[in-house]
Amino acid sequence: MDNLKNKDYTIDNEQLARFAKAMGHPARITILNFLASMDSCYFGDIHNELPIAKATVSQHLKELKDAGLIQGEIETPKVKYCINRDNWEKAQVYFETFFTDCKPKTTCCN
Amino acid sequence: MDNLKNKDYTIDNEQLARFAKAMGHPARITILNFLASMDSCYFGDIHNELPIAKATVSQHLKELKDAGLIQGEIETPKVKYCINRDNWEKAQVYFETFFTDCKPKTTCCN
DNA sequence: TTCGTAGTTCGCAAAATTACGAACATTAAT
DNA sequence: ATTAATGTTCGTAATTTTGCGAACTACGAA
Repeated sequence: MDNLKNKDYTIDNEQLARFAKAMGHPARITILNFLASMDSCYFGDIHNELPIAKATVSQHLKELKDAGLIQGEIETPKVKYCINRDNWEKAQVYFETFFTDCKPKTTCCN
Repeated sequence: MDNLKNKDYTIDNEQLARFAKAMGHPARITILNFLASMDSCYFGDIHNELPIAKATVSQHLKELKDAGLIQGEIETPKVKYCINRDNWEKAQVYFETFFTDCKPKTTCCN
């Protein structure tokens, strides 16, 4: 008696939304830009680029890590952060596919 | 005596984050996918694709509209929604540029 | 005029996000 | 054993997001 229409979101849409959400804050975009442009990417360097408290920076880094876009490793006494290449490319493909496949039809409003 | 370091985010980073944030929910990704694939795109059709109440759908549509990714026009008694082509392409370029320019260096951790 | 259709807006609640300072953990140097 | 340096975690507060049902608006048809 499953009356409910099965209307869950697809895995792909969930994943793309997760990547997008992680990128949905200027501080996190700035972090990603910075990380991608740097060889050494310590917490302190990142903090220095941003107009926010270190606790907040730490939180943003955690979100990017949870989304899989970056990774961190301890390099005592510092913490070195980097882009996670595999997921970075995965994200790139997700966005590319999204924008490529989703060409608005010529018959649509505009 | 402006002691504050000027550490605001760039316009571009703000804009990319705004697009990303708008895409940061599976319902909104689903909506964008659907709109891009359809010729006719009425509110009711969109609502039908989603597992959420119409009030919530309306809210998501408003957010996409505020971000500039879609537009709506009244076609009494319905409302026809569409991708906003100009901003759609703009968003595409933003994401492309982001992922292209931000290639992680080979000297980085992974 | 009354009714039905199609959406939006309102009011509310629950949860998540953003932000901060203070406290804490870890390790190295004195 | 202290102290300093580097980040993380905790506790808290303010705001935003997500979601719903109910009420509302606008319009056309009966």
